[in-house]
Amino acid sequence: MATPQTGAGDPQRSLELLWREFGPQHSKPGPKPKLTVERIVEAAIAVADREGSCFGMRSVSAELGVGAMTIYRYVPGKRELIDLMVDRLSRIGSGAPDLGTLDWRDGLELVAEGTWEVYRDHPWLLEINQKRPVLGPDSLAGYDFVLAAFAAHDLPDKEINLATTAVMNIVTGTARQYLIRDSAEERPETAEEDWWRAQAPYLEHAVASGRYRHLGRFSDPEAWDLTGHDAMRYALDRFLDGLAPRMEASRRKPA
Amino acid sequence: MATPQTGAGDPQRSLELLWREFGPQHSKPGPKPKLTVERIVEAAIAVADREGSCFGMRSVSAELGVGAMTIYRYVPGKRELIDLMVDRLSRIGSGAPDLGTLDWRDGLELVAEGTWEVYRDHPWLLEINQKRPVLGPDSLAGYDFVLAAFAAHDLPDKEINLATTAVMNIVTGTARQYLIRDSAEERPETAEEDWWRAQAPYLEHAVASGRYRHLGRFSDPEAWDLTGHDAMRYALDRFLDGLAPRMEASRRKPA
DNA sequence: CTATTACTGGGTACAACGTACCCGATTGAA
DNA sequence: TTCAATCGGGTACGTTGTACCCAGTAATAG
Repeated sequence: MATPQTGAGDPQRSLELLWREFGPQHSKPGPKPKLTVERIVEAAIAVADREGSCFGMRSVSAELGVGAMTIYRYVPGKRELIDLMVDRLSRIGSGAPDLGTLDWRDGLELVAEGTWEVYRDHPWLLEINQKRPVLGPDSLAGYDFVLAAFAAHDLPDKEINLATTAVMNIVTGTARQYLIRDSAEERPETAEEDWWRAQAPYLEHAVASGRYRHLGRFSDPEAWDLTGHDAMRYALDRFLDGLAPRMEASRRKPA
Repeated sequence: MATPQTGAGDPQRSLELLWREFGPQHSKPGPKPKLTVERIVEAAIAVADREGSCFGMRSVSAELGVGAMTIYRYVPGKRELIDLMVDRLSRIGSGAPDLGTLDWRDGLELVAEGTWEVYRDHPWLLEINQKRPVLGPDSLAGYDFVLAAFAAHDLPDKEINLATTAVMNIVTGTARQYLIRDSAEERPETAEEDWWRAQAPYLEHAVASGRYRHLGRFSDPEAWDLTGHDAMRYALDRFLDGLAPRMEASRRKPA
């Protein structure tokens, strides 16, 4: 029943942890730490993949085989841990080619598909309510990666920002509608059937009442038979169609 | 810390409540109910507007001036209550003109703007994790309302579905990025400043390191100065630009 | 070497949450 | 009038995040 909010707690603490490898590392008294922040983040992602976004801190502790409160020695709280998990999964495009070598459209499609795959593999990401995005090394690298798609053009900075934001929000918005429902569910296919079976009588009654005129004209039963990926691609493709003239007009001339 | 999930609990119960006015109403023994489902949903929305999506059932009870458990006589649980709240706020376009009298593009823009306003007034809606949408009378009416925009065209049913889904997801995706952060916050403007002040040194250090080549070229400081509404309109406008040729090609000829 | 001191992991405990359950009061139907 | 179903309210339980305390450990100062 619990899904967390993040980015609101203490951004300062999250930031210190996100950029921790850039800080000083002097030796200190006391026992050697048994864990590392990396291991905790990795374990938490594994638990969230299994249990969904409502994973508990006690599950993370159990996954690591330590006491319930031990991980609090490394991470100030759950919100900050989620900030770390989100940044960790923003490592898209690390294996992909440099977008500078691709056409702008192929590049943006690659970014969208890559992001879609991250959401498909970790649907609980879509249930995280980020108040403000906490920018870590990996999310910053991801953003830098996208910007390469615009390198050969002279689009104004503001419009570059608008366009990349749009692509990300199209992917995220569609993913939220289609991918959340499969997260942490025992039998997704039967759940889908049950759901339709429950709705059907009410829908038929409603349409038969004549109060919904346009819905009744929706005859093709295959109209509803579309995947989340189809929906994402349609929105993305039309958006890129609309962006194309502006990109072509701003193509940088070779000097 | 708690944001609920919905659509997963018992859809059957939610549906019975959503379509309750269409069911039989026979008199039964026992005292007259003090409350109605409508009043509870209305009160819950008021509480959520004030406290955010992490509102508690006890707050709803207090808002109505009844005992903590009383509302459970009317609503089986929190998840089902949220289903009712979501459907209640799907009453868009009730005061708007019939989309059949408008151009398709004006119609879709109207729907997008109306949805945006609902999210602006009730940002907690964006934090609700709907597993599957539970279709009630109001959300069905909203969908029927959108379909009117395609009445004068011969677009295939499947593509109508794809296009409307795309518009809704563009609005929802952008709203989620920009509107959640202001939900249930004491001082949104100072929070924004604090957040940037916390990030700035890390960002500067990162950019100065040269690891993020394209980010460094982002010179115009105004590039980041955009509102959520700007971002939504840009994504929507480019999408509609891309949809336009297909809509024009499918315009129904007068017989 | 010893004493100091910071830091470790583990355990207990608390407040807030959703809600199962029980109870006395109330009211329509037989 | 009697019966039974339903009402509002109160108590209590399990689960959550996490504040706090404690005993053990290891680097450093003398």
